[in-house]
Amino acid sequence: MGTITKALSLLNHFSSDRAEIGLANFVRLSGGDKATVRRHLVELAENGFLEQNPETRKYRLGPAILRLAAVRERSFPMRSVLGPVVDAMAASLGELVHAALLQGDVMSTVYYADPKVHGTRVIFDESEMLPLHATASGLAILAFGPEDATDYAIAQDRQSFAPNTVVAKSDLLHLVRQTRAQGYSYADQYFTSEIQSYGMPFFGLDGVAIGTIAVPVPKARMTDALRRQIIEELRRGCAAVTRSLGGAIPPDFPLT
Amino acid sequence: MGTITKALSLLNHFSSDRAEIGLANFVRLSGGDKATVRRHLVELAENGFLEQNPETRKYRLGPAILRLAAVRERSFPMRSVLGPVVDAMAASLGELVHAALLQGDVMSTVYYADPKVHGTRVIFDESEMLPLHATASGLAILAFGPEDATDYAIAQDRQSFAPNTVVAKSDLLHLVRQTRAQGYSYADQYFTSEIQSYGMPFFGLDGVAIGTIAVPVPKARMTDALRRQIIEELRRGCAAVTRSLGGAIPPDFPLT
DNA sequence: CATGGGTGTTTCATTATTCGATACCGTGTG
DNA sequence: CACACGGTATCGAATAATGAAACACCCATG
Repeated sequence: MGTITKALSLLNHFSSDRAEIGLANFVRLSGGDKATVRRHLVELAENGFLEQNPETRKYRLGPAILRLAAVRERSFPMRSVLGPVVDAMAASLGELVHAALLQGDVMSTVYYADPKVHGTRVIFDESEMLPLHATASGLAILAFGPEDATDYAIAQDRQSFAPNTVVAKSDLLHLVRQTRAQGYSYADQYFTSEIQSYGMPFFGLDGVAIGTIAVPVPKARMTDALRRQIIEELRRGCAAVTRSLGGAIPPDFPLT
Repeated sequence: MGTITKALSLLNHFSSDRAEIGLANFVRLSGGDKATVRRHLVELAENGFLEQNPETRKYRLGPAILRLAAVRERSFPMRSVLGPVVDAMAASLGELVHAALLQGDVMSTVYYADPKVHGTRVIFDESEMLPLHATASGLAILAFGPEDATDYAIAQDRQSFAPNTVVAKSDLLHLVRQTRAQGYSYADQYFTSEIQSYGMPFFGLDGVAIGTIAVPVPKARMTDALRRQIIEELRRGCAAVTRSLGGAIPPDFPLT
């Protein structure tokens, strides 16, 4: 693993409930040497990717990230395209809706909306990277995304997260085929107990899926009516996003 | 310069009008070796900080940046605090307003609003890093920000950007003192010809300036009335931002 | 006031990585 | 065809990263 990767990986330890991380904590989380970790932290901070809370001396994500995100968003408006669509879907369904992009061999959440209308809610950590084999989002990408991502996910050893996580290669391939045929993915407690999810991809210029929208719902609340409604919303939402991004829905995609 | 810094510096070559950069271009821009630059690009891409346009094979900023920005914004809402304030100021003034954070020894733009009401407008590149000695934002930070940033900017060799850029140490110190006394900074064609700017800091918990709001105006349009209006808007805006961030206006700050 | 936890800093020799030059392949374009 | 570009591979030399260890500091807590 190169130095750059080691340093950048440190940034991945941040999440919503872990907004500031101290040195000792970083050492624990990353398993690296104290001096080395600190050198990396300092260098990241020098480049504005981290900054130190002057009070506690803990580290938090820095302003450079905001600037870069703004630059990307300007030339490649992704959040601003996904935001309204996801918001509308969440409002209409009354369920949490999230959008993620393929990033290497995991999914990275870009936006989500939680309508907060129910007592029991899906707990969702936007900073968590979603594995391809164990989430509705991931399955949708495996079915319609770039081949190399699929190959990799198939070849790799797969971790089990919840009672029903699919680990066996043959089962996973079956799931992917099924998703390809349906046009949407379904994950029944693959990643989180008591949660069922539906996912659907949206596409880039070349008709390859670049991201997904997914709706996770507590199992107890899932009904046939909701299921139908979710799939319909996903269809509309993903079509809208694909269109806004100038993408192309591939001819073999089963839903309009 | 460490490997991490070299790699991260590559990201700074992106800007609004340079959203995608190919390998050869990167080599030219960074002045590094082709093989090395590519290794860095690949490693950045592996971590989601870059992604490749599948068509042109050029690189663009990747989705990881969006995710990290979202994480930071969630725990540390800066853009969402600055956004409404800056928008309101821009609407009220009819001039471009931008907010920037201190990042090391430069200012990094976080948000800006351009009301687009006039024929002649300030051309503003949000991805550009603003030098401390030659911008209204920078002067405001030098006057009220952390000491080490000031020391560094004073000690360093200063580049000249426009006819009036202040380069001499004594002149700069004088400007800083003046800014400290007034509570706002004024830059008459220090960074860009024909542009005059007013800037004011907002403060963090410890009463040290962490960022600025600034209003650049074409010289031809500047009047006494506008000047007064700008300063008043800055005062209100910066106070609001400081308050929202839980910051403290230091006792020696000359404006309420 | 000693203790322990935390952070931050420095040193140093060893090792592993990175570096950069060069050359080469394939592709698309003028 | 010549040219620019992206991508690859190799290889010795130079550089940078590494990890261990010791120390300073702060602030809680006992």
